[in-house]
Amino acid sequence: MATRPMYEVIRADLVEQITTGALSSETRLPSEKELAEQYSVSRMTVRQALDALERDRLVVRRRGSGTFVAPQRVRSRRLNRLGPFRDDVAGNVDAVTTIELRREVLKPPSDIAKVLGLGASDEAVQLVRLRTVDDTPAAVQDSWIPCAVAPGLVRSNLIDGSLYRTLAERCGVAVSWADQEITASPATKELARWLDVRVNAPLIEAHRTTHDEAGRTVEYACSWTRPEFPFVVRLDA
Amino acid sequence: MATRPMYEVIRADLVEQITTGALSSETRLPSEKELAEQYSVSRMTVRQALDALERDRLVVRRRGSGTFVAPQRVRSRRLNRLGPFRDDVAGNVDAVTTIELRREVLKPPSDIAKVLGLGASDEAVQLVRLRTVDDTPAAVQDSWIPCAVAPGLVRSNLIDGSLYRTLAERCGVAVSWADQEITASPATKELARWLDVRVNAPLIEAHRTTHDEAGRTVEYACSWTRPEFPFVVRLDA
DNA sequence: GAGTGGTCTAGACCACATG
DNA sequence: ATGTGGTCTAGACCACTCA
Repeated sequence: MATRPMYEVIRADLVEQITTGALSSETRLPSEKELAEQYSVSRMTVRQALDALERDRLVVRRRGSGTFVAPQRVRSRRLNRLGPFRDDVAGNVDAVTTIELRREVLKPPSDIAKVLGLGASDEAVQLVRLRTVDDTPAAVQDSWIPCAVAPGLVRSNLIDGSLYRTLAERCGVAVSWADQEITASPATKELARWLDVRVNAPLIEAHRTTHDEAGRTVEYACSWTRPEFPFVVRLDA
Repeated sequence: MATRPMYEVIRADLVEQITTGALSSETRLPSEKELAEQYSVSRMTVRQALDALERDRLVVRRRGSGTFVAPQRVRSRRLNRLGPFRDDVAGNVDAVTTIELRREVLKPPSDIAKVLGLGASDEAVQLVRLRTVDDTPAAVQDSWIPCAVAPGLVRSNLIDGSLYRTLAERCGVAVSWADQEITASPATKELARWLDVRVNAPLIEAHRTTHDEAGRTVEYACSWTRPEFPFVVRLDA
């Protein structure tokens, strides 16, 4: 049986009530004690669910007072997510396409080899893609994946254009998190042609190091994104 | 007495052991049961500490196997932090200075008023600062803070050039988190002069909405940063 | 003073990894 | 078979908020 932990069930239940508006902004949730009774679990289990909601900013806890649904403008899908390119684009878009510009196996330049933790003779797959959103070219992504991580990748068709889905479903590699450096750079002649902008037009340049659950580096990627498609991140104190 | 919770004590203790190398990369930590005995607490308390370390990627847990110190390259100070500008700059720099370009009270433009949740007649403090790092101009920050949030701000000298420290220590406002949109834009003539770059040179443009613990919006800020000072963020699956 | 969330206990059973 | 982390219990005391 696909028995999820109770705190996940409670969490999902509360998320639904909040997003559908059954529990509206600023209203108080039942107390932890009451929720424990409602779901027939102990209070510690309820707290596991509420901890997750608090981390996602769906609720605000006030000691001595209660747990409240966060203000409307403050709630949103979880941010800082590593996911399919489609999810990186702010707002809802349906028409995301992928054009593969290049895929081959080669020895990466030494700086990239170092980031990937590869020896001098280890090879990697280079995958360059152009992503478009609603027929507008949005980003060029240049990814390097060690062959040792995903041996079959160079021969796999990308599922839905998504590298991460392909790694997960065809190569058994689950990407888990990444560090990303974001800066700005002028479009080169080549990028300008792909992205349909003028040479030297400002682009969002990002360098990403992607890891699996154990901390192994599974990808290094550079991307250049048109400024109409900003990156959204959440920061904590 | 400044009695911190035990899980904070344990967490700080383990962080120290990891960062000093007393517990080196890839080594196994004592099991949760052993840690509970060492610190004379229950296992649930140990788990609260380990949960935090796992969130910060300092350790990796493997069910059935143990909890391990994360690989070296994967550890770093916590990212996605909202903090003094000094902390936003990658690497260690000492010489951060602040030049105040403008500070005044006025009715914000309607789009900013909307973000701040202000009515048509509510006023805000506009604060424009130039930040330099090691004598290099690094960023221009244009912040708007509702007068209702920080009535005394317009007359307060900034503590150490830091708006957030000033809000905390002089106005009793603790900023807690922010959403930030990051894109790229060409330097205007004015920005080019302040940041010592050519007109139309690419800059990192960010729009930040800052909140306190209760979710109240306490600041809206736009910033333009030279590309030598990239933003670093961490993403999760 | 009554109710809330924050911390903590001393157990328990389970799924999973390893020898 | 043993030990690990994942989940959960049924309590407890505390600090805090609010009526």
